[in-house]
Amino acid sequence: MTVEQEETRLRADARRNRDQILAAAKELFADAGPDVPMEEIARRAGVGVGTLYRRFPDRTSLLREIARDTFRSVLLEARAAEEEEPTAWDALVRFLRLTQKVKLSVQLAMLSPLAREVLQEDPRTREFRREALGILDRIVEHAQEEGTLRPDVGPGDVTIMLSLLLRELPPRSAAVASFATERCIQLMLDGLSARPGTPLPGRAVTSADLLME
Amino acid sequence: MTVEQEETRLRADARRNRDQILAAAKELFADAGPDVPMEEIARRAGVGVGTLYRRFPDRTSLLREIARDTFRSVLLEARAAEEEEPTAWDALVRFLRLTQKVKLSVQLAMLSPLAREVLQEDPRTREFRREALGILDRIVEHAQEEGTLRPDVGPGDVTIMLSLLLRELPPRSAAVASFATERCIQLMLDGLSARPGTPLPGRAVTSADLLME
Amino acid sequence: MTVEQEETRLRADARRNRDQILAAAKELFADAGPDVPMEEIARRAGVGVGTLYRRFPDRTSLLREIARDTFRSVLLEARAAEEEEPTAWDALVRFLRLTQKVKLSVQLAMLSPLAREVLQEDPRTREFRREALGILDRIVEHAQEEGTLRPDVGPGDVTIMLSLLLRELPPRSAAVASFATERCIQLMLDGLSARPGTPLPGRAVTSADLLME
Amino acid sequence: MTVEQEETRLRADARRNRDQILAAAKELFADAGPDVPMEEIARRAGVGVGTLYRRFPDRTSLLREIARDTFRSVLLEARAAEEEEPTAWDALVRFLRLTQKVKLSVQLAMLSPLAREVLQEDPRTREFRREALGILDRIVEHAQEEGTLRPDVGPGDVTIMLSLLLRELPPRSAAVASFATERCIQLMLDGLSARPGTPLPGRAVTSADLLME
DNA sequence: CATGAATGAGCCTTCATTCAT
DNA sequence: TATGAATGAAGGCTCATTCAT
Repeated sequence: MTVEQEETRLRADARRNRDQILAAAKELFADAGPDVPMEEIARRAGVGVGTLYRRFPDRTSLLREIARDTFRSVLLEARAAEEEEPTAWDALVRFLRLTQKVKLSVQLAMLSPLAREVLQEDPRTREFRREALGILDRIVEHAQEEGTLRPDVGPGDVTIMLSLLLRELPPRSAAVASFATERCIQLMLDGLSARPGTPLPGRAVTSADLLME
Repeated sequence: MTVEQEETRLRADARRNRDQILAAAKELFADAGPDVPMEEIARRAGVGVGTLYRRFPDRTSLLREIARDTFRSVLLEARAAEEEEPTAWDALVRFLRLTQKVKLSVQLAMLSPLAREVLQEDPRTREFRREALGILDRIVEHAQEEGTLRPDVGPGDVTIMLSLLLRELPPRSAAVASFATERCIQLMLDGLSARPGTPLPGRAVTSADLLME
Repeated sequence: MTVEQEETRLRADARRNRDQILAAAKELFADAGPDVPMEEIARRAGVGVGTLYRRFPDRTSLLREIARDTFRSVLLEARAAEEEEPTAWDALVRFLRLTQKVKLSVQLAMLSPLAREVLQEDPRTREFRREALGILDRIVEHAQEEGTLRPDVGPGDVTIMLSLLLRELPPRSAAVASFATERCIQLMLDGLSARPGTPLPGRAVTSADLLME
Repeated sequence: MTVEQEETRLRADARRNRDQILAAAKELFADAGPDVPMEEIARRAGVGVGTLYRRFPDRTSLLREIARDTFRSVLLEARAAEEEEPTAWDALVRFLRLTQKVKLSVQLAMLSPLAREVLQEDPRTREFRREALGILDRIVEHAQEEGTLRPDVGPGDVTIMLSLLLRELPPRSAAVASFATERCIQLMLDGLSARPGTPLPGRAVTSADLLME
């Protein structure tokens, strides 16, 4: 089963309910934290609690599915970035920008100890992340060959900066937030670009460093 | 009452209880999230729940006190950075590095919606933050006058990068963590430094943009 | 409609469903108590819950049908015992032994308050029981005329001992169980037999004493 | 710690609550089965659910404690019977009568699969039962030496009859129940007494046969 | 008709908070 | 004043029953 074709067989209405539940959960987890009453999620999804529990036997499995969704879409985008962008640097830029799309659900994922555990334990999520890191490895290598990415960083360094962008930024006003994030990304890219800069301490962080977890 | 001399008058043993409770709460909030049972906090602190409640009438007041502690120390450090560092750039670097000291408790503070609200509502916390932002304003201005900080960023931009550093980085081995953060900070500083870089979109983010909240 | 010809008209497959459901319910009630989820019963019977509910509108009607089944077969056996056995004592012995055949389903019947109520309320079950008691009345009377049953017991006394045998004996190895029950029955029969024994307190218990309920 | 002095240290009011809860649970388990809502038990005991749960962390522990209570009192009575009665036969009679005192709570114990499991698993309950069986072993041996108990029964046979008496008898009317049980016991005793009787099938059931479980 | 999805009432359990000791 | 027992509201979860497919 490939990434693209999961969870296909469900009666049409059941499928719809499932999607509504996931959407509701994402919103509410983001708004109200990982402890939102299941009942509230159900209500927002327009279904009864029973239905929610039929589809997701407990809070954990809901978190897990959201994590999968998120990492799945990251992976898909990563693949696209690698294939479609003309230069490795462009792919890297797209990779960093991608964070804004998935910000919401990953933010949640880091929140509660429960969620963190789910993230660590779920094999499919690990697999998605592993593959995405593999793609990043190649992009970083190519960008350094191109001479666009500073040679003293590793894919792990990039991933860390990227993961910082996954969190919600402080500015509350929507007007500010809209360009502040973009500026922040640009500042990071300037820091990463191959220009005379301050030498970095330690050694390049690799993907393996992050997977050791 | 100045920042330095709060909470002074308490009988010695009461004072000790209070400190133990705060320490226990910080640890547990960090380990187990902001929902740890009050009873567990009391147990870790070696007191009965009753005592805990005598000192902190509810969970909110516990969170509030931790938030104050955190921001108070940020402010103290910020003052020191401004006064002690030879250049504004050095002060800025110190400011960014400072994040690592307070990471833990601020991380908590962002976690739960309850905590977030406390952070917004508590006047003293707001005051600490406001004053710290004032200091940052001056540092940024001076660093730009020095020609060390790129001229197209504002204090808000710096604060945003700084706040990103406050979050926990993705979990990894302690060995890697020890230098990865430092590299990350350095990359950000390189992005912020006055060198030919990519023009930033939008306009400089100000302190006011962040205080609007 | 006589005892023998109930529930005859049903399409063959419907009939089969019905029987499978009853069989599944008996097994599960015995294994897991009277609270087994209806869904589990349906699963064991190999049908959907919907089908189960079509046949038995609620849990009560399922219990009721099992109770009827049980008492119907008790009654049939009682008639056979009275007709076929050469002496009233033999009929009595057979009556007592009969308990082992119906033990399982009656045990269930005594278990839950709900089941107990069903047992009391269902007119057909009551009718079966009443008729069985009538037969026992005659057997007891004849056995006393024969001089084989001690004269100071009544049909109610016999029924009580009989009903004790309906319960599951304390759990033990199958090997022991196989003869222990038989020994127990024999000891009871020796207690009931017309031999010099200890006078019994009170008065003989009648069938009417038991039907008062 | 001996049987007599368990569970002594509790604040006076806590102790009272505990006892009330146990009493309420016994009544309700008997009246309404082993599934009575915990809340109802709490209400009957005159405490809040929270208190109930503080004392008995789950339904299982409540069942367990009742089982212990029951078997503890059986053991105490068994000891007394052995010591105080002039003949072994008298001790045996007292043993059988004893069942009526503990009927209620043991009846419950056999009811639900959950309760049955508790009964099997709890080491203290097993210990009480084991010791009681040891006493019965001696009583049976002595009664056979006296020539009062028929020689072909074993302690296991006696235990089985005894355990039958632990269940609720069918007669609903209190008036009948009051002497019916006594008659039933007497009939059993007559079956057990050393008089010419029918030979029993199989072999004598021992205590070991029952403990094998 | 059979199926199994949806519903929601109800019970279990936890924990913030209060209060007697 | 410190303690920890008691309370009860609130959320998790299950399952009987209904109903759309």
